Amino acid sequence: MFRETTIYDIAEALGLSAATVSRALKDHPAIHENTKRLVRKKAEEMEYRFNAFASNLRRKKTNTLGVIVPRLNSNFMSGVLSGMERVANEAGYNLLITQSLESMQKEVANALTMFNSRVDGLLISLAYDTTDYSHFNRFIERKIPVLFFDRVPDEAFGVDSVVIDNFGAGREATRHLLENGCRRIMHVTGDLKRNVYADRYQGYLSALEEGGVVFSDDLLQVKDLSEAAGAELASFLHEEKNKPDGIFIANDLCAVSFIKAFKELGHSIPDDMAVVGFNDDPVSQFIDPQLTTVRYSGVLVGETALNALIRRLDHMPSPDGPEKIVLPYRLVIRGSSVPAAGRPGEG
Amino acid sequence: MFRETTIYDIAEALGLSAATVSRALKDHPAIHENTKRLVRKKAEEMEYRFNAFASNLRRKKTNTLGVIVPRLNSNFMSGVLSGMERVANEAGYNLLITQSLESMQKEVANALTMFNSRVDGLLISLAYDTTDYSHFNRFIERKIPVLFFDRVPDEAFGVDSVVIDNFGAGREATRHLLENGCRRIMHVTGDLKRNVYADRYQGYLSALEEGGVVFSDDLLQVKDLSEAAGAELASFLHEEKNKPDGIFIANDLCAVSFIKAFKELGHSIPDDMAVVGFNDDPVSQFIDPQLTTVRYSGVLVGETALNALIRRLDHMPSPDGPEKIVLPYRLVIRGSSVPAAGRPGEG
DNA sequence: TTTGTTTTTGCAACCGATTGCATTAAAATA
DNA sequence: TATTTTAATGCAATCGGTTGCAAAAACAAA
Repeated sequence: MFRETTIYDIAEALGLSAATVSRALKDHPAIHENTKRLVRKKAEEMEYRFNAFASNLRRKKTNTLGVIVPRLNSNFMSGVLSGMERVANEAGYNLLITQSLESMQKEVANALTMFNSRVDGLLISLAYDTTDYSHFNRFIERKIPVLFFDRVPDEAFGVDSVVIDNFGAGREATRHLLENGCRRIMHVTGDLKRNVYADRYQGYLSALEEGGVVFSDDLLQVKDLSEAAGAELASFLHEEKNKPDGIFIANDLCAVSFIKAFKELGHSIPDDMAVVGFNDDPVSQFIDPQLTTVRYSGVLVGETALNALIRRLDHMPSPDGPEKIVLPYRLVIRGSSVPAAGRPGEG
Repeated sequence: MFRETTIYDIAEALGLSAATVSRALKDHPAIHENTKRLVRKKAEEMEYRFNAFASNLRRKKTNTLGVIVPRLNSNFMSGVLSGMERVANEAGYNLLITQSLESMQKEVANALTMFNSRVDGLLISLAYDTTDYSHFNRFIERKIPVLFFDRVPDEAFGVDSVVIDNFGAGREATRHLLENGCRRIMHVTGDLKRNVYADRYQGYLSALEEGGVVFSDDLLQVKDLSEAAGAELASFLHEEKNKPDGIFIANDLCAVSFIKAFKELGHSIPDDMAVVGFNDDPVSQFIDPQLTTVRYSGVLVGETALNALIRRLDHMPSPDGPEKIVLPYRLVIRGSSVPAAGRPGEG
């Protein structure tokens, strides 16, 4: 029967002890260079394969990081994971990835799995309906670093986080509509319990205020931001007498779906209504007119989050309180908000 | 200092042996029901947490499956992973996910990582330029099940695989163009070394032949199927005298990019040229006209692949040769291939 | 009560790398 | 040459479940 080579086999073959072999393979300073060379050569020769379990068991470290995301299948999230995977791979960490499918219940279960898998650290973007964060307490109690990204808990929860400047982005998107002559600007967004939506909304309000435009409740529409929601919105606004002249939708898919449906109902974009989305999904470039939207890099979010977590692993607990990293965004102006004439070229 | 509860602690607390506790927790039939109940209760009480490493070390199993994909950030692939994750999670497996970034070199490195992580099984979709499969040999030698999905090696390599019926899909797409009056049909595809492209191409040829249309080399365009490639194709065909009247592009992104650019050059779709894509990415519904394309479910591919791998884990080596599972596709007919008048509603 | 069965439980040896401490070998100093 | 210092290596316990086999306990049959 086939048997894997162990450090004992190498030790025996070289007339050394397992301890020396172990140290040699880990480049321990107390081992002579010649010995290291010998050990490495023999290890190769004998097709030695490191046994992570034995090591994990002994060291009580797993070299594995857990990731919980709401869904794997979104453009943004696949970018995030791509970025995380690259950094993790380079740093010698493995990634254990699960999805909560936007359900807090599943998120709790996933957190437990991660806990039992003894991940060295945890990265989370919260599910749509997560209101309580106690399922992360056991990590915090055990001093396992936890970092939230994109969809993060209230500031009060006091954890490390990586987000984009949703407030700034919401404000700039709204300012842009104001600058292009819109006076009655609707905002369509998701559950305001989630920071990403709350912050964009606050940015929107801030821009309205600085533009001297009065906000009224009927300008805020809280939806699920699905494709269907965009279509519904179109028929709703089609019936509406007092239509907005601009609309800021917190998600591209919903925005393009709205544009498509609203056009089909005989309206013109951007002349009848200017539209700004959020995400810069590929689809935003193929709708006609192309969608003005907020671009932010999923890959960058992923890379940044993972790097931040690795730094924290080395400095636990945090010497100076939770770290909050805010990443930049960029408003990409396209035809859905500006008539062809007055539009700058896309950069 | 904090110390985790072990089965020894539970054993001591109950005046039992660790062996009994271990068996009780795993619901071993030789253990009395009452004892099991007691053990479970005490385990809960003492906040016992199973140590997978100790278990893995002893059992030489990891309960982890490796996944290597070309890129994480594509619509199809995120669906695949989503499906895999769900099934794996339910079956008690963890997923170790890496991306080759379309490079064989990285794919080899990833395979080695998986090997050293001692995954119980491996799922791969090949990188664009993988020509040699020897990096999977060490798995096969060690009887670690390997399953390919979507982008698979030549049949000759003799491994389990999960694919969609690319041949059938290519044939049906081409038939559809023929039925709608196209006589000169171009095919734009990727590297023909990859089965997905080779099979679609064969399907295309088969449909041409059965339709009595002669194929000529200039009708085949091998590209990288990027967004840029679509735009280039548009300007190329714009200049071309003897234009095709239909075009079957093996990827949606490239197809919509082509449509957009070709329209901007003053041509009309589908009247001047009918277009069929492949994938049914979200973008295909938002281009105007909407894109006729081949829909196949990434989620289903992922679920099927993972289920097949789990079955193989239980029956290794395969009792009756490699298994090849072919999943269905569906041609979704939209405006890019059929003028509005003669088009059925979308189902 | 004795013997034979069947259930339950325990013993103890794994699995393989790590690491504090002791020891030996080598080099430097007296 | 003897002694101290420094560099290399080894010893042996440890991490925590698992499992073949033996032993004990419980039960049934004679």
